[in-house]
Amino acid sequence: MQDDGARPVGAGGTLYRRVAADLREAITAGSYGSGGRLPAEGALAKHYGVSRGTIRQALAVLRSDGLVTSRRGTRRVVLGTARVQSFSELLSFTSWARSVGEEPGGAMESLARRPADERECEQLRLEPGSEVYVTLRLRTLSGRPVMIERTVYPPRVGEVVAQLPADAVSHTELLLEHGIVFSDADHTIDLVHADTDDSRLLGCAAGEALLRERRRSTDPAGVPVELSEDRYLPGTVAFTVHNSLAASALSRRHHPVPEQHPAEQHAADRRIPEQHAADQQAPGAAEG
Amino acid sequence: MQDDGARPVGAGGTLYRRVAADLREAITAGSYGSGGRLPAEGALAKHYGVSRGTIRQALAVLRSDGLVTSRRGTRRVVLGTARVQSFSELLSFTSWARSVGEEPGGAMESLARRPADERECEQLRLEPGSEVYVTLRLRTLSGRPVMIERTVYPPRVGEVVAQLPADAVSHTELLLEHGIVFSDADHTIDLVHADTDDSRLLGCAAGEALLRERRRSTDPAGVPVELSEDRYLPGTVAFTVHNSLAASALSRRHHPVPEQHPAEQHAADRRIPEQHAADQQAPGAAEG
DNA sequence: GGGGTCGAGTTGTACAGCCAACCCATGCAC
DNA sequence: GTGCATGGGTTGGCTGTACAACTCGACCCC
Repeated sequence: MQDDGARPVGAGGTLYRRVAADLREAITAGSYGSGGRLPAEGALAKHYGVSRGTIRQALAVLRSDGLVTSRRGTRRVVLGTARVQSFSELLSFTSWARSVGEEPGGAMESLARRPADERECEQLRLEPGSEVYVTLRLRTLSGRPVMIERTVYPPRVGEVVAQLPADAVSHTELLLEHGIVFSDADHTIDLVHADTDDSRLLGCAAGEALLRERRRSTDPAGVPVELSEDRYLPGTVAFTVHNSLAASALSRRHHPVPEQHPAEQHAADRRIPEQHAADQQAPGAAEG
Repeated sequence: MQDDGARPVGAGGTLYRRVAADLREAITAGSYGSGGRLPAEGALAKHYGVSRGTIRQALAVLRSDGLVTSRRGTRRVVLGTARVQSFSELLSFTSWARSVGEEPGGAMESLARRPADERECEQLRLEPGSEVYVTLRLRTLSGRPVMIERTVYPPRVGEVVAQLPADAVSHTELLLEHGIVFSDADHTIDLVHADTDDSRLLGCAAGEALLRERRRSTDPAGVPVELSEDRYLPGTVAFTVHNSLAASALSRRHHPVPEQHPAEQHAADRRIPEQHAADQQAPGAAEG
């Protein structure tokens, strides 16, 4: 319809994505205010010259990002004007570091090949007895140690990782160039106490509390590509998430979670001072 | 078509929701295996006797829950058979505790009314100088102290909270009975050290690390209903989230919370030419 | 002023169809 | 065997239509 410069420019692939990007820009710029109402679907459809279905697809993206509400009978309302980070900024330390204006670094401390244990076979969907590649890396922000990353790769991926230079900053990006794509990930966030490796590399006291993120990532075909455990120094990161009645992805888990009844081991582990130390050099990931 | 008992029964509201529930049940029961392929959309449509569009809506739900992949050219693949918890199990301590088979408890330690500070006014979208209700509660799991909850309510909600008995277990459920619905929430997870209140109530050492979740919740109309900060003893909970290239909600934040630039209103002319020009006030971003 | 009714406006649900893009197994050429 | 082309199967994207369910302000009655 009207070609007055409000066209879904951007050349970003599909129609609904361009519309979504355009609306997101307007929202984060504050054009509708916080708590303000968006135009009706019909009005947007006419404005962009597309069908209402396409507009609805675009708005579904914004809703799932937590930018707008959505309910029957009334126009959509702007929930917040916060910038929403992309999938890669969550998955890749490098990509995230750059997005906050810091210079990411990574130093490979060790790389080994060994037989996978039972849990790793299940999580990475490998035959029992398969080998895996295990890495330990120190990640830095503008030279400052910030995080310890322990990753387990299946052979297909590990063989590529083993070829990378020891000071490679972004494994994710380099793997992408080898055709290994990260598409989905499950994350589990909790608190853990520093073991001797942690304290040595991060320069903190042994037993000091760290923020832990365990992750299991898959490629677009649903094939697992990594199992990772990241431990952050306190005060360096916070994880944020939006959820809603419409579509929720986050959940809270009881900690003594896998197997056994929750009734068993209460008082025993309530106040773990600095155990957890040597119990796993293998990253545990979400869900068992 | 065939009425052979594979009909989307369940009486759970809309068609696509019933289909989604039916498929979810089949997946978590392992009917397709982990890594197995789902039937084609067309086959499912014929099976359930609905249109392909409805099937796609149902599958979109499962995809956003992280149960299945989705890409052009090939059938959907089962990602995992993990149970996905509901929105309320994340939002409400009580609802979560019950879902893991423990008995939740809550004891109001203090309730006060005081003027809101600047940040609270912005976050709760209140006029400067408005009053807020502030609560401090100790939450328990089967009698064991687990979490400290500090919540700030706007007057509309606080007036109701102030009427609740001091030993009420679930504020969320009681508020629901008063017509106050929680629909969307932003969560930020990081690590914090126990202050004197924390150590006294939780029975831990002062300065011990706790897992912190800060939350801002809104009702279906996008109006803020609470601002909360929960501090968990280590080893009691873990937060899990799924994200994907398709739709991501989680992100990672640099901690020295970049005190954001006051959003400039330049782009106000990006607005779609529409009515309602006078209804926006606070351009303040929704950040916590 | 208080309270209820009504209706225009808006989003949700469901249907149908068409084509493009893509994956992958098959089979053929070399 | 290896590599490449082909083609069927499958999902993604977009359009159009129709109706249901819901919100909310305007309006009327008392």
